[in-house]
Amino acid sequence: MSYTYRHPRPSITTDILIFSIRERKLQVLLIQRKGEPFAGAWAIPGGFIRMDEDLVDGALRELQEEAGVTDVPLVQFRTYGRPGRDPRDRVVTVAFMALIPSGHIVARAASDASDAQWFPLTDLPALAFDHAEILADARQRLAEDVTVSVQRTGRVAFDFLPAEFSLSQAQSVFEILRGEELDKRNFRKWLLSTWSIEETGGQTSGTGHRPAALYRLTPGTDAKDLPG
Amino acid sequence: MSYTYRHPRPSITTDILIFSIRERKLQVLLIQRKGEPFAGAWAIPGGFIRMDEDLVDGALRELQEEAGVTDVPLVQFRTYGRPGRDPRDRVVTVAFMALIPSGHIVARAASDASDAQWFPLTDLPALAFDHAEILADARQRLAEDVTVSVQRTGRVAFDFLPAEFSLSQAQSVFEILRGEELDKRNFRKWLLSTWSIEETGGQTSGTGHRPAALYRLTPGTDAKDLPG
DNA sequence: CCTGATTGGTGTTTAATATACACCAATCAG
DNA sequence: CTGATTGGTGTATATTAAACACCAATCAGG
Repeated sequence: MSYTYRHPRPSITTDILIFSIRERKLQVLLIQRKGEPFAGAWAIPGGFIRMDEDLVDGALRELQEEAGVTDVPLVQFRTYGRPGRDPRDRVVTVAFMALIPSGHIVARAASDASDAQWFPLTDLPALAFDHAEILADARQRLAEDVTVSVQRTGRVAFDFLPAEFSLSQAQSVFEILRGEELDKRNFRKWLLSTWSIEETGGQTSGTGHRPAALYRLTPGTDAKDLPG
Repeated sequence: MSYTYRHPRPSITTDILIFSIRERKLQVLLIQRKGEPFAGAWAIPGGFIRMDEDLVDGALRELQEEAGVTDVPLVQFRTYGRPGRDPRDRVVTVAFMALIPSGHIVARAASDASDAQWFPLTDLPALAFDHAEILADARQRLAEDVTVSVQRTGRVAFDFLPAEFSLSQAQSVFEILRGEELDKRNFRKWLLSTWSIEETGGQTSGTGHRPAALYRLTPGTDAKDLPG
């Protein structure tokens, strides 16, 4: 019984989709590739996994190496392994995504990429490999999580907000994700009654107008269980 | 610039979680392993991917080889790649799941497994590898899809029903997935108004009591879009 | 063929949740 | 001091969900 396998193996990479809301638009972080194939093309940041690291750790490492980004909570999203998706060789890629508050990330081109930049989903460049497909899938998954999950808007919306946020900030994020304007009073009533949110005591300042009270999401707002 | 990579590569497998409702319980299909490691232990069906097949095709092939199961709609679920999860070697596995109507599958132990059997989720055997973790994750995902998705019960419930079903059958499935009894009249009202369901004209027969009208889900009942 | 057992099928009333809608308050810039 | 800008609040109406009971159709068995 052979314990060491000699069968051919695909390579494994990770790809990481970082979404954020900037300038009131949903945007994604892309890098410009340095090496072949697709040198010079825009792509989702990512790269080969090492033998001794878990998938998510490889993704975090690549994110650091290519975009100078650290400290983002990654959620695994989907794995792509169609033969031919990489022109060099059989490559299976595990895609992760992260939803982050705006301003929390300063993306700079790091060693493995020649540039790193935010793109609104409405205005994307051509992408390397099957990255356009991956991005489209991620966008749809996000839409499902956001719009379908809790009848109106799911808790993923909070991932786009900083830990402490004003109700107006929250409303803005929910509006962008849902693509429609919401009534201020109804939104506040709904947010406070649905999501167990507490006032922090802090206020916004230096805004040029009346300051807003700050709130935070009390931890522990998750899915229910299935019997059996 | 090297186009052929000599770096070490993990092996890639697929694992397939087949859920069905049998005897009014949510059950999962497991196989008993023939080979090492974990020979004789129960496990989620699955196996190594080939170089020329897509991930889902490899999963379908393994399902056929190990459990004699064909023709199930697989949905990719999650990928597991923690170093050490397979005692032999670095193995990354892509997990799929399928939700199928009861009676639609006759599982028989096929060539690569010594047995294939349904287990209620309440009464699972010890599992090989990290399969208990994978199964727990799948169960939770299913719970989220079912319970959270549409405020009460999502369209995945229909995956457990045959193409034509009576309203009582539907109610039974929804009750099992939600773990609570539902009011017959309210359920029917809700089902018919929410899901665009049409009468087929057919009836159940040979049930020993009044026959029930048959319905089907009109195709096209999906998620909304995200702007931008 | 008559009876009982079993599941199929149907509306209305009440409670809960969601929606529509307008004004005063606090800060900052000039 | 004034105007511009965003923060903050309540009520009335419409929609959606929940509770609740009886007759109908088939089949099995006497």
